[in-house]
Amino acid sequence: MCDADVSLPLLGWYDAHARVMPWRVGPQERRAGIRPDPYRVWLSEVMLQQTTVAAVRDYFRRFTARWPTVGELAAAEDGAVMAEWAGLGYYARARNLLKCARAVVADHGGVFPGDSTALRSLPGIGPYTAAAIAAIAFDEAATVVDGNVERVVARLFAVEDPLPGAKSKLAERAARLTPTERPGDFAQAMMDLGATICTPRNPACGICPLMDLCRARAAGIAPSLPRKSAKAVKPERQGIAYVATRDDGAVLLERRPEKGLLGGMLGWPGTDWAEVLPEPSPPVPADWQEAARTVRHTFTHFHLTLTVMTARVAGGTAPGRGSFVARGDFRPASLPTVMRKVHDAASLPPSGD
DNA sequence: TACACGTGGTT
DNA sequence: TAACCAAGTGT
Repeated sequence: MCDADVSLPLLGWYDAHARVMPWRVGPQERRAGIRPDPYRVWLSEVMLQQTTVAAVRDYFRRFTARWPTVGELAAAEDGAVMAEWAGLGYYARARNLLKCARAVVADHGGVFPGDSTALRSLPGIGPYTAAAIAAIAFDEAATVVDGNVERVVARLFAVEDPLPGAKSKLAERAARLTPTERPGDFAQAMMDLGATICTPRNPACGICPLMDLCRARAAGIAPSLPRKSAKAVKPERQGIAYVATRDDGAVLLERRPEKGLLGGMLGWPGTDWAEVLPEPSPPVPADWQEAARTVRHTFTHFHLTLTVMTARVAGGTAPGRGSFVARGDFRPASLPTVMRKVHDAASLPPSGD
């Protein structure tokens, strides 16, 4: 199997079925000479890391409306960017987004570097994102390998070695298929194919443009590929979150440390999250009441149960941790999801007793 | 190499 | 419903 065998039918399919996305220049426009804006390609690709298209759409629109250029994003305040990213997850992406924008302005004259090697050296841009920007925005014949491409290639070549060990083998196979013509459309076509036809479960092999080339389909094993090594069971952790509301409606929040879970995001003061429930440590002396509901949340690598404590505190109270945010300056949507759940649990009427 | 790092939709 | 899954990167 060589590149023309795959790219011709794949690009033909893409010309007819390319998904429409706010950041994408479709195949017709692309033929007419319209070039995608590297800033928008970069922003969308970072947002799409481990994240679905449906989840990204509105975030992309809000970011580009508020910061239309990389220069404007670079000049934004950290807290504004983190608040706008809230709910999208993997918050290191937002921290690196700002670092990258500022590096583009400081080191590259406000213009994204035009090749994958230089892109790769920027914060938050790894092998996938560098190849994607280079191929889509700059027509570089870079090989774009994401989870979709791994799945499509594993099936095309009937690679039965399990992931993640098979990653390098799959990347080599993908490189063989990458054409020098329309590499950006090829990359997007592979990802669209993986998202809509060559899906993880119940792939639609009967309408696949590559059905005649697919060795896994020939062998009847397409749905079982790619194989994956068994994953570890998620441990349980517990903690306490404290929601203090001042008489004037201000709420007590604190900025989390830059590194680690939810780094750089606002959250409610609380205990650590551990397998054994930590000792209470309220951020301010008050008559703390346990909320009627606990909060359940699952992160990538553990399950969490939070006990929510609430209290009213008098004006003028000086907190031991965090700072009060005025009611008018506070939006639950600017919190990471687990913290928004705490807010929702604390806002319920107290348990009847 | 292996693990940390979010979230919401699907099965 | 618990598990799986999504356009990965940094350490």
